[in-house]
Amino acid sequence: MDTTQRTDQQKSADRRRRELLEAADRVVLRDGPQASMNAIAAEAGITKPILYRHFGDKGGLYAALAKRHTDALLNSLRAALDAPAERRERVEATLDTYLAAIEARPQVYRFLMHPAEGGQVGDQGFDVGKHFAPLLRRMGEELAQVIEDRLDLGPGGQQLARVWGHGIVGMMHAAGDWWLGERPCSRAELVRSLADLLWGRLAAAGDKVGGPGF
Amino acid sequence: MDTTQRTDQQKSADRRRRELLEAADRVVLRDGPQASMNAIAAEAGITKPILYRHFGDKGGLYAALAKRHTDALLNSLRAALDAPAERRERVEATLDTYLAAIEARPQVYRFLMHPAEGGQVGDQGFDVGKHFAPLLRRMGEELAQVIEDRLDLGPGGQQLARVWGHGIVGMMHAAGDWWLGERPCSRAELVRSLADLLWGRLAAAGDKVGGPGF
DNA sequence: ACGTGCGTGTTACTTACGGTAACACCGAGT
DNA sequence: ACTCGGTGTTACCGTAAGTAACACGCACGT
Repeated sequence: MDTTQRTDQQKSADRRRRELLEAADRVVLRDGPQASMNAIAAEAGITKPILYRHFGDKGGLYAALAKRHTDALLNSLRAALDAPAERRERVEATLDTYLAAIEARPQVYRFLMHPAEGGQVGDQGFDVGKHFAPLLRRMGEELAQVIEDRLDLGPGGQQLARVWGHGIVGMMHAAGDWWLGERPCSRAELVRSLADLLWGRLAAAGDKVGGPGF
Repeated sequence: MDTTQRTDQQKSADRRRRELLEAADRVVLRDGPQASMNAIAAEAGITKPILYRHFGDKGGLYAALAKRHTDALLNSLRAALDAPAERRERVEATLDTYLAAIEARPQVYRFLMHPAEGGQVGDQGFDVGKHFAPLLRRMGEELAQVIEDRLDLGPGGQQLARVWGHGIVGMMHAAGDWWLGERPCSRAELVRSLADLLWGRLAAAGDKVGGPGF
């Protein structure tokens, strides 16, 4: 019958797709975002056209791959954000979760942050702003939602929450990237410094002697 | 004579180099980071090998090009940061300067943020963290220096300043990128919201009724 | 049993780009 | 007149994305 037939095929295709994604994952884990379609196909034991049949183009494969990791990381972050503890404690736990993730698998992290690389055709048309990694955008939106749901920010709070969501995620991202490259301090210290920043220590700090403050 | 000869040649080469950079600038302004070496050479009225003689490889050209814009933007930011005004006013002026710049020339902005794209060979070796746009790193370092110089942060202040420098720049960057894509509010509102975030409104906000705060 | 689709796989190709080698012109110094 | 260094070219290589065309196998209706 048509329905069962379609279901069987669907299941088979889905399993195949997952296998291909896992192969792609291994290659990306080894080669970073430079992983070529040929290499991924070889790792999966097949050839290029099959990849293209499943994912359309490189962007499609990368999007599917990114979605897996992004979903996983976002789940961890949500858990940290939802834990029963004081606000500052939860903020620190969330920061630490993110930093631990990028520390544990830097190649995956690189891939997630710069998935758009290497495309010489087709990418021409998309407007500014879209070039941002989907991970950052999604994290920003989710955090914005949490902020809006839980904090009383008065009138205009919704918009404020969105700005803050993206801003805080960007802060975390940039600081994490820099930290990962230079390792100037421990993870815990970084978390604490960033939380201090969010907690208004910038505004509260006194001027240094000899000039006007920053 | 040898010296004058060398000087003449040097001047000629420098002028040529500047012409080439201006041509490259026009192409990047039109095509964004996807600008190809062929296109740039054509715009300059010459062919590829000349570009390679002047800049080594694509990375060299992009670095030279990025340096121009980065220097220009950093000068504007320094001016805003050094203006004689209250701390918050200067922070807002700096944020606004940055946002006005990326708003005015989005293609250049895109190019500056993702200069490493398109390289399929050679980029393999560089470690995590290096893939960050030089502009962000330089802004982060400069801001860190300003913070360290002007704010009294007590013991460990130097490290704190560096974390904050990169963190604040990342916040500005991410929020700006998101804002540029969605335009959810005016520039002034965005500036105000970000400054509020830096001024500790996150910590000061009350919980919403019905649940624990964020 | 036999063709007929259809999904799965392949080889071989095109196109585009970064980068380079080899050759051509041209003006200055001996 | 002859070389020499700088400027320019054409023509090529290697690699990677993406595609067209062909080949195998397996369930299906007749």
